[in-house]
Amino acid sequence: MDQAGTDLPAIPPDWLAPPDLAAAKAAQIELAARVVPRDAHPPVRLLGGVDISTTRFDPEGWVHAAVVVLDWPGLQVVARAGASLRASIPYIPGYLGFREVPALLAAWARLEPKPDLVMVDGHGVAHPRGLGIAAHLGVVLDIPSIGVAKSPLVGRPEAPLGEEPGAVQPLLWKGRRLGTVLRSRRRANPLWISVGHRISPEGAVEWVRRCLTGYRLPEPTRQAHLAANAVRRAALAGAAEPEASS
DNA sequence: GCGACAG
DNA sequence: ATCTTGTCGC
Repeated sequence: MDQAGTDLPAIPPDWLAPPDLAAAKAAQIELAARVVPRDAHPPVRLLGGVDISTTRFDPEGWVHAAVVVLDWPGLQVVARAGASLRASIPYIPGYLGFREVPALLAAWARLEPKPDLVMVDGHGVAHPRGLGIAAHLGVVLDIPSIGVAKSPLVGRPEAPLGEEPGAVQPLLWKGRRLGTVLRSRRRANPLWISVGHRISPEGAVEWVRRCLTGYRLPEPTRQAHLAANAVRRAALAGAAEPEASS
């Protein structure tokens, strides 16, 4: 078996590193068809969070990825893993997965134990072709995932979002519901939540709410962001001073 | 044709 | 995404 508990065909190399945007678009459509928007995940004992960090004007295009594991319901970090790879493409709205997934896969391979459900910094199916990075990563690894974005890509709240923490509004796009907009904290911009893979729309929102600890971002994604920054700093320090360990 | 546009 | 410390306001 080449994927974690799957009997689906393997992911063709061209789907991970398409030769051009037209091929990338076709790959997204194929991968999006594999998204399972239902609660098809094991009991959650360990939650995961993933994020990437980059350097402002880095001509080399390095992508520093981090994956963290938190226990549930404690929400304490119990494991972290990171990896730095050069991006194959620049940031292009709608094609984030092709830029960040490779580095995330490298970090994922080093992670132990593996979490039961992962929260990704970015959209799930709330994407033009239904394959935001959370769905992309989820399908490629065939793992349960949730998209937790900090700003919209497509669509808008059905109605003005309430100011109170916990307020929600359906995320609508072209007459379809793609996810939920959630006010996670007072006076903070909302979170854009959508299904990644192997989770229901309701489950996605419920898990994010359960992981809120007073900050704007749910703990898994918040910790992943901190971890990704640490990976970047470590990589920069390592590049400046080749060997420096005793 | 024009504007929008995750990280 | 990232540049950047303190600071003003709820």
